[in-house]
Amino acid sequence: MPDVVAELGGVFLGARLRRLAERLQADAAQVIAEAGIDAQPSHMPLLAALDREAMTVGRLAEALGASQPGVTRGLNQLQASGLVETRDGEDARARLVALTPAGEAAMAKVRARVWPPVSRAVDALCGGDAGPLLDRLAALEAAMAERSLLARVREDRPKLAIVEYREDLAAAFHDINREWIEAMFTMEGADRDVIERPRETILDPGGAILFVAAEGLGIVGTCALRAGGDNAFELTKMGVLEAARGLKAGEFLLEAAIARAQALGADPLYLLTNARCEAAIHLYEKLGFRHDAQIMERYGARYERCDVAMRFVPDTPPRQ
Amino acid sequence: MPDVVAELGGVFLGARLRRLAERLQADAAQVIAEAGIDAQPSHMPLLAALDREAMTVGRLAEALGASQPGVTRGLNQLQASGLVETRDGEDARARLVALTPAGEAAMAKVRARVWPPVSRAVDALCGGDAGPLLDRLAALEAAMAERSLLARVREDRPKLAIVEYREDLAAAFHDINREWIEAMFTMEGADRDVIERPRETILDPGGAILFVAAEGLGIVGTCALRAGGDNAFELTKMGVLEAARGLKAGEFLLEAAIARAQALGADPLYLLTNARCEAAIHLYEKLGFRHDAQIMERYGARYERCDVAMRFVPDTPPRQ
DNA sequence: GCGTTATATATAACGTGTTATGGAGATTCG
DNA sequence: CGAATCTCCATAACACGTTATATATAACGC
Repeated sequence: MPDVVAELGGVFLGARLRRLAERLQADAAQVIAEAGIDAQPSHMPLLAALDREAMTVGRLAEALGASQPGVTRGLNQLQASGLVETRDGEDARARLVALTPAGEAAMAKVRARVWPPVSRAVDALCGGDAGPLLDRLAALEAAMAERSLLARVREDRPKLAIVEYREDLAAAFHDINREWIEAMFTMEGADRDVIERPRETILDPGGAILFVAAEGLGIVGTCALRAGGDNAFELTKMGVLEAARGLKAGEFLLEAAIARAQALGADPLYLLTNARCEAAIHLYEKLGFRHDAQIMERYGARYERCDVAMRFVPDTPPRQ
Repeated sequence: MPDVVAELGGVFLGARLRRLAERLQADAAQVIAEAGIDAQPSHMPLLAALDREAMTVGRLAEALGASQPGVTRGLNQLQASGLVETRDGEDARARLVALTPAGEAAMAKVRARVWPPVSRAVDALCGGDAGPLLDRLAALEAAMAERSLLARVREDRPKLAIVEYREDLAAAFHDINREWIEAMFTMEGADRDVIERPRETILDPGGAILFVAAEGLGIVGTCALRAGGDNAFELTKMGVLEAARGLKAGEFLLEAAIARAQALGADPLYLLTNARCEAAIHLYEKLGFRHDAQIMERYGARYERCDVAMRFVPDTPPRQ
């Protein structure tokens, strides 16, 4: 059985580090116990820091890069074991903690009987010298401190690209539209006609079909411009795969579709939809579509589900 | 405030990896939530594995390198969220788990909206490419699988060396002996006389003082050979720092002391001690000392605490 | 000088991993 | 074929980290 966590690489870096840490610390706990020290691996950083100087809880948390409640708990355990003691300081809010003589003796054991062999073993596990690995970890920590993973992900938008209709994308056109139509409504005859025969229903009459592709994901959305007899064009069959929502692919696609419609001399450019499609309507409004009673009157009967009709008004796009 | 965990390097590798993992996964949890997925970061490996094929609990644990109870819990949570379901298999003991349609939809989102940006962010955090770090982690995992940290530490004995008496080691001779004498008994006048004036009491009369040094730790033990008037030599003032017990330094030192005594023509080589020093007496027996009533009779009065007298019998060392 | 705000710590709740152990169904062996 | 054993999973208990929040003391400002 392959190692799924290792296979997926960078995505599971966190899980992998945790797994490794768990294994290392399980062994460390044993080493500590065999050295005759009554403490857990998680206590070692606390003891090591206090071995330098007495500190308050807050300063310990800062020095160890750990949370304050975590430090508090560790110190309580060590106090129960008699390895640390709380001293009175100037500030009655603060708890100044120091090693007891027993704590110092424990640290002497740690320095003599735990750290040297563990350090040698870790070096050996890293192929002779842990330095390079530690350097990489330090660089990773520094990069995270500068800008967190979360911040980087939030600012990361996959690159989007518009793709023209090709015959090999007919299936994508069908599947993407079927997904949203079946999820929100039920397929009408008019729908089936279009998504199964796009060439005959859209392209041959002078319309267009566009796709949006996201980097690494392939085609994630599509929309069609359907020519009327006059210069009227209907924006229709616009959908983005449910899994790819949130990438701004819809906005990118709609902008391209509007530009294409204008290039085709569309007048009016309109669309018919249903009030349940709140997110889509919000997007239409954002890019310049306006609710329009005339459109509803003239074309609204085309779909059973139609209760919203909009017309593109190029002059007043309230782009935020 | 410096980072204590980072400063101590390889010794705290486990703590450091855990800290990093914690930070990474906290961000990952946020990313997952923002993608609209109802799952925890720890669930991702489970979902990813099940996305390949339905599996039993045991096989999942193996594939993920995790414990079986951990997998069971994760699956129960995912089942409660409706992302996985239990199917019936041939073996009624086994629980065959598979993604539900909701689970597959969640995985589609994960593949589209979580993995790509996270992967890019991790690469960026690693300075452009996470590969080298992942390679090092893989090597570390492989080395641990081959021989664990614990096994390496257990087999690792620091190198020991015998050091002859020098005037600058007088303090070490004093401190090491004071530690054990005060810990086990109370200092007698005869003790103080020897440990404070080793040149006059031991060396000038024709005796010897040896030290044992451990790699990286410096002097950790000492012992003296005290010449009588005849060829008799008393092995005395033998001690190893409490913090350095367990390194076999005492055995190493005692072997050297016996060899030195024989080189000096010691006959008899004897020692006086107390039954409370069980560990020491065990060591003396191991290296060839035998309880001896004549020695007790002749020299036993020298120390208040003496109730054990032993004589080295070179022919019958029952070295295990 | 007193009320407000800031700071330091404690507590509670929970996420994620572990080991130890028990119970039910499969398997094996006399 | 039945008893012992093995295998698979569930449960309990605990280690270790977090965030959110409460409480007590300092410090500040009118």
